[in-house]
Amino acid sequence: MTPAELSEAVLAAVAACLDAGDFTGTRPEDVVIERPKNAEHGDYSTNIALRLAKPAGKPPRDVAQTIAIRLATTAGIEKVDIAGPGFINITLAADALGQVARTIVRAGAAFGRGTALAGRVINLEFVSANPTGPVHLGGTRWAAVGDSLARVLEAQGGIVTREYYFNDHGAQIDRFARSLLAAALGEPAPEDGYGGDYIAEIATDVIKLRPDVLALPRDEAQEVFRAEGVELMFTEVKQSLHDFGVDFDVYFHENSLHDSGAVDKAVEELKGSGNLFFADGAWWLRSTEYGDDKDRVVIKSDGRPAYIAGDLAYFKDKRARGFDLCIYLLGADHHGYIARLKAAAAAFGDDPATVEVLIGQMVNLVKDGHPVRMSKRAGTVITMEDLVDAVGVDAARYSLTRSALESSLDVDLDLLTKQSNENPVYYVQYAHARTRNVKRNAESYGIGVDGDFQPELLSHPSDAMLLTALGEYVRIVAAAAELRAPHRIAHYLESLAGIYHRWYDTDECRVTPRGDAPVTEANRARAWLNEATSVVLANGLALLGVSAPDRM
RNA sequence: GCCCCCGUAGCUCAGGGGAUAGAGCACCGCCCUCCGGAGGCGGUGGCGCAGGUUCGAAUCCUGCCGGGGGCACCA
Repeated sequence: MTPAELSEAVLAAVAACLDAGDFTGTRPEDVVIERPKNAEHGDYSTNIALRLAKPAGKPPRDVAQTIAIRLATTAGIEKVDIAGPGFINITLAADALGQVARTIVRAGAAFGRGTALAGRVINLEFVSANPTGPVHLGGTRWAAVGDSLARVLEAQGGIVTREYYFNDHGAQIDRFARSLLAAALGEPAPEDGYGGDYIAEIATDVIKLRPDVLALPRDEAQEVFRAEGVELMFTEVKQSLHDFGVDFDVYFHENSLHDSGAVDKAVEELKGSGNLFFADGAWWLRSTEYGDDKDRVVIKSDGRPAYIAGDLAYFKDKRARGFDLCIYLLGADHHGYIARLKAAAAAFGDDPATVEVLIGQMVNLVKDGHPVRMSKRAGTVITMEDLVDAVGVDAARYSLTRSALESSLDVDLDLLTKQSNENPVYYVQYAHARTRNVKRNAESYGIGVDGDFQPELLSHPSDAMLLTALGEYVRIVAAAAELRAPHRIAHYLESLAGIYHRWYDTDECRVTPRGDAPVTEANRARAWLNEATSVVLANGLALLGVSAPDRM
């Protein structure tokens, strides 16, 4: 019996109570089934009686009692206890609980998928770093989290487009072009320009592509450096992301919106619909109506579009592509954009709820316990490639995805490198490798998961512990999707890995017999449980974009 | 000044109003007679402060203290 099935059973018991007039109230829409922290509290527990007590006008324990009586008759439920203020603690029969292993093994890679977002067409924009340099630590976090979130949303049936908005228009690109030209001419970097080693490298590469470039007049040369340099930078960024396991479906170029006239068109449309107003020689978007602290200029008084004009055209484009939901994953330094983006949606007649902005807090670089300001000039910028070179993709992605978006993250590269073996990812990966090793050993005894399975033989408390933990996975994935919180997967996996390691060390729960002992049906049943664990660990790691190794 | 996020174990972090607040790492003490010790068992150790809401608060609300990030006719 899975938690979902148990939830149905509890719901049915509650409904029966209400129908019979045991207590009054309305039927709850769902019942939360939890795994108690304390094993003495049964396999699963629910607080439904505590929630129903108030409308029922009865003490929670009395409500729990009436539900428990009906619940106790459900097939597969061995014991129902009332505890504490009114918790209903449920112990399942071993065969009913053991079925979970079969369910998981049969479902395989599909186990944990849900339908909460079935058919929803979602645009998830993340990273979107300026193409004026390599992706640094902050962008790397959004790459890891965003891709994992995309996987989690897909696991709930969402149709997700991973999108990267490429700001290849405007002043920072001018600075980038001037910086490249300066480097090529051996001049110092411009005052407001970029100065890292990568600038010189790209300048050299541009010259390789266009040997004639330095013979051109300065402004023409700068244009060549702009065009070729951006392209080279873009290729490099894409490659880094690919090596990191993150591939975007759409790389959207801001410049294309300006070139195609989409920006002008969007602005005209909004003028026509009265969503822009004219004041002080400029055209403004009334973003204050959506929580902004001031209205925003869309067309400057010199007649040129402000940055937000591109955003408006971009949103219009996304909208035309038919997304039900546009999610933006932005760094904390962009939190002021929320109101603007919502205002953009509203201006085009969309429900602002179709725009969802996730704000992730910053990544701080730390050395010897002290924060180090990342500065391109000081050479203290850590790029995605640096991180991957130092600890590898799995450890990098895991440690960046493991924390909630709302918490800022300290990364001490020395510590991370030195203690890379102590990264929790290895604890989880080792658990998976162990399941595979057990499987290999079992097969040499002729123990597989293709024959009979007798779930009632999974009768040890360690079996129950592992089975209930595995059953919870479905809820964890659903919650991670609903709350846009992929880090929950990581923490669940760490907990599952611990439970598995303990199960493995439980002498009574061996998959292969000790010494010359004969293979028993219990060994075979535990092979199913081992395989189920393997499946869940692999599925969970896949949602994080981390490999599930067969050996380590 | 205004807005957003955070403050939980020595460290990195979890904790969707529920039971005795957890994990990994670090530290101390154990477990190699058999599925890999990258493991297991035991121990040390914690919710910034003050109010409030609630049967019940780490969680929700208010204030304060501390840290981070924003507040352009820049992009």
